Amino acid sequence: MAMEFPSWIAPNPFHSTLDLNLQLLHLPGNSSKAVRESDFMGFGVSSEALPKEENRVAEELPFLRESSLAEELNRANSENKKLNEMLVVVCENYNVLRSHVMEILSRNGERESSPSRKRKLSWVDDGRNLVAGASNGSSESSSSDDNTCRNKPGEEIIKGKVTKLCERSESLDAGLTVKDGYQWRKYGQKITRDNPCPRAYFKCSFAPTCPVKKKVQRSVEDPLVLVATYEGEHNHPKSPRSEAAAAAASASNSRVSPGSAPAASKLPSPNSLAPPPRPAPTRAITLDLMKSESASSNNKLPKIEESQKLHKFLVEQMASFLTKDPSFTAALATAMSGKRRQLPTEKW
DNA sequence: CGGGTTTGACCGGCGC
DNA sequence: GCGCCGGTCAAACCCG
Repeated sequence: MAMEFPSWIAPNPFHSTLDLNLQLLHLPGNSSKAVRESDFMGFGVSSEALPKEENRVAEELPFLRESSLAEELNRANSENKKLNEMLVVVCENYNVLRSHVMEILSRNGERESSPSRKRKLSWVDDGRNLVAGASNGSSESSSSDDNTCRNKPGEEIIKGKVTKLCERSESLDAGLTVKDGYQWRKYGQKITRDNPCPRAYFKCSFAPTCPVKKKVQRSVEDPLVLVATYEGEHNHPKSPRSEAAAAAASASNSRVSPGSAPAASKLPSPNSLAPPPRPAPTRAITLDLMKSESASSNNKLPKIEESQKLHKFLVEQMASFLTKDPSFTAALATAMSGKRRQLPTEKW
């Protein structure tokens, strides 16, 4: 059973919980019966389903081991069944939580949408991105682009041929360059009505016939957040040097754990053909797709504090939602106790 | 010298 | 029809 949680919910408590619970299928023989029973509280796992003292003794004696194997197998199957039920519960909780978060986000989006008149509707109509730590603030100045930046940093949603990408720049001096693996030529810059920050217009310069255009503008709410809007599809592979720069920038800045998805994999490229990297260009602007939270911690701007407050609010909502659920708290206790048992130096 | 950037002018869509 | 405004053009400028 494969569970996929959206990566914009961070930190994601379910992954670790489930991983740890699955490790209970291979319970070590030296764990105490009391701990094991408490591990499964709330999920209806009786003490009969858990190894008893005599069984553990039997495991250590070879002539008794064979007779207890079938019993152990049955027990494992029983635990498997319980874990499956637990997964269902967690899935349901996740769905409820997700709908709750979506409701909150949609309410915020409605409140912040620009009342200005509509212009060309052929442009973006529904790019929803979220930047963690700056979740809902980055409305574009153009009313056609006034959808908020609601995905996790670096994640883009393609609808038609229009892609929106939110990135957090290192500083306000970093310019309007978004390293996305392609080579762009700036052909215009304009200060738009609803945003004091100028919007830069780029064309793909790697291939003369490439029709892709890009607009980059800083968010009104969070000036550190760059909102890049891509139009069209590249008809060529990525520029090697730009891609190398993008990879270098994300590698040098990202504080993502090794298990997390690399920032470079969230590039907005419709084409994923990737030539081998070459040295970075001289004017590389370092951007980080994944560390919005850490970046915002260094930011003193009031608007970013608002974003942080919203982010905190969302996290608290999630936390309260989860802590009210006895199934989740029991699962969490299970995970924690299972994790502790894994540590060889600790005595339990 | 070639390629990229800047910036003011121009164009065209849209609302009133 | 007029004015606003986003998008684009292109000449001047900059830089390696």
